Amino acid sequence: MATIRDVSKIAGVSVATVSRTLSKPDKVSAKTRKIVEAAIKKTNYKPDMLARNFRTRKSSTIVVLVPDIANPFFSRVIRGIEQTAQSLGYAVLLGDTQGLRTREYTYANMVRTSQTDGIIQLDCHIPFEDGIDTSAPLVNACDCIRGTDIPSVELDNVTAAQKMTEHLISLGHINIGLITGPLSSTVTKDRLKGYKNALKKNAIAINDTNITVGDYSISSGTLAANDLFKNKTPPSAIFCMNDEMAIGAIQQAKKNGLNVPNDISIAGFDDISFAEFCDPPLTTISQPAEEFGTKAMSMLYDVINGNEPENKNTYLPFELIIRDSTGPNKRI
Amino acid sequence: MATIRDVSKIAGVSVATVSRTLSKPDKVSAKTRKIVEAAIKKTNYKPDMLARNFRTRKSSTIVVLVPDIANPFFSRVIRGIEQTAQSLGYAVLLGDTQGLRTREYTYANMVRTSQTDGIIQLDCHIPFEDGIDTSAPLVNACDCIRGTDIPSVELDNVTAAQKMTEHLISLGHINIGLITGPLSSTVTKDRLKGYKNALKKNAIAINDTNITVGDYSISSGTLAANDLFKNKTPPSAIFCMNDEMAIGAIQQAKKNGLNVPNDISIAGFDDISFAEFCDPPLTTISQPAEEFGTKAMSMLYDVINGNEPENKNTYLPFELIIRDSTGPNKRI
DNA sequence: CTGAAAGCGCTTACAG
DNA sequence: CTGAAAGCGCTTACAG
Repeated sequence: MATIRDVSKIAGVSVATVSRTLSKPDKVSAKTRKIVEAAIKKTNYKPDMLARNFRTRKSSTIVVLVPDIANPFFSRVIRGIEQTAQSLGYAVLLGDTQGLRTREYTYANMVRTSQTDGIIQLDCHIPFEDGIDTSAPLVNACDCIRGTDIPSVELDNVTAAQKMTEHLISLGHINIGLITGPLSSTVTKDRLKGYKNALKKNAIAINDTNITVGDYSISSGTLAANDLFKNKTPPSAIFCMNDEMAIGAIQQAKKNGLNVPNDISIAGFDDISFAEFCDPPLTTISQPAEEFGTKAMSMLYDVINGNEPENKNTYLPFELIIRDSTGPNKRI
Repeated sequence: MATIRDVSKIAGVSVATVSRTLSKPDKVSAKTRKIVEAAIKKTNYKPDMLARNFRTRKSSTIVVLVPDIANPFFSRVIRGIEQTAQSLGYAVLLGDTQGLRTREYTYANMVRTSQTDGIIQLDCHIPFEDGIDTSAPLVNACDCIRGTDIPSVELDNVTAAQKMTEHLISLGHINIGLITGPLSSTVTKDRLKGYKNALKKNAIAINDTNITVGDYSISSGTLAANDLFKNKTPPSAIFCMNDEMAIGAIQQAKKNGLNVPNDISIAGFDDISFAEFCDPPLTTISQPAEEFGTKAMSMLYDVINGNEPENKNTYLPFELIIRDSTGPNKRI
């Protein structure tokens, strides 16, 4: 591989001039520029990024901390991150943490060894062992840490869950089951709050046996739904905190001989691409997944460059998508 | 951030000794080592990877070229890559190409600027504008380029598709529709060959109107299925080259008032996590998605280190998964 | 086992 | 507008 030295010799100029031709061409005379460009072409010179990055003290790389890359919602978020990163001149390093703190720490530490210029955290933890590190550019997206001033991009999950619960109430449901995610998650907490808000607002008592805990996997949805069906008075509707669990719950309902939505209404959250193709098509909340990524990346870009992001806490819009998995309560 | 210089001053040794303590501790006396380690702890020194990578001329990073990160099969492959990469000391850069050659070139070029040590290509193109580059460590996985000696890890798609077609034939189907992927893909070509092999073997004429082209998306499955249903004698079974298209085809069948599998059998390929939860659950071919990734990464590791991989062309096992979307031909 | 020194390939004040 | 020079933070022969 040709180096800047080779080019400078062939062009008969200094390495500084070659460097300038590449990075600030307007600081080089047209004549010199042409000579240098010809030499670059001739040698097929490509600047060594390892050297450039080392010299400029930045990696032009960011790392994204994601609990599970194979989750269809997160993979869309990452697609958004990648697109914006690319257009801003950043490469994106994949930090699939499997939800493990140690792996989060490993990846987040890369910012301290200059391997990466910033971090996008998609989970609600501070990714450092020793607490928040104000010198590490960090943006939080999707599931966000509360009570810090880390820039974030998220959904108003309280309102969204409330809207969904109200949708069920408007269909005549009073006895509404809930399948949550892990209770440590901010997203789960907020959606739980929204569910309770809706019940309170409609003077419906909160029944703890109606609330079951899942882990956002399909199989946890079937398990939790089965628990719900065993209640003395089983719910006539179930709100699941994501679509995967709703798919699991629908399967369990069918297995128990229940028709969805005639015997039981089931709703999800996320509007993953399969939601529309479930049987019956799933009522859910759609989230602009890619936009979480694009927005988080452009915020991180600001943070890296020492600019305060415009909206430190950005809320993205959601939409209630009513399909066929929810219907009127016919048990009344 | 503390540098190696700071540590060496505090420890009262040369920077070379600090460096050795970190990389070849057995070449340092126990006594010195302890002093140095104390100084490292005291200063909270972490080696600057940008400097180390520059100096050692390797980035300890690989890039994965993927047509679409949001595809559930690819995202599992990437999970496998990431796991093995991590354990081998490599970081993985995400090259979401959207199937665009220019983006492939951009990412693959990173190996020429030392930004990356190797490439895993999940699509069947040579990722360089100017043809194959023997100096660039490259491994091909999933959809592989033919007629080169690029190390590859793939499925025997011919046999797998043949098995699936034979399964349909064994159920009494003669008039079997096919929904393919883009014809430029090696995977598509191989599965098409397997389909034809099975028909020939059973002395069933190949009917070109039974073969429709999709693009591996759900919506292309609905479209292609609809075309098939318009045939003079519509097929009694449809083999779709992936699960997404099968899901689309099932939806279209239902829309047309057909019962799956009583009126029409529909089969997919991949066994994505939703296949089992379709209505009816999908008959499909399961592939060890993560293993494509782990295997490809360990092969790339060999290539990077100048070792010939053990099996230059690795074939992974598949399994025919019979669920409820395929059944006996009742039109006979 | 340890240190002094060279050097990886760039960029960027600085001087002219 | 251009060049000489310093230096980014490491690693690694080389010599002792």
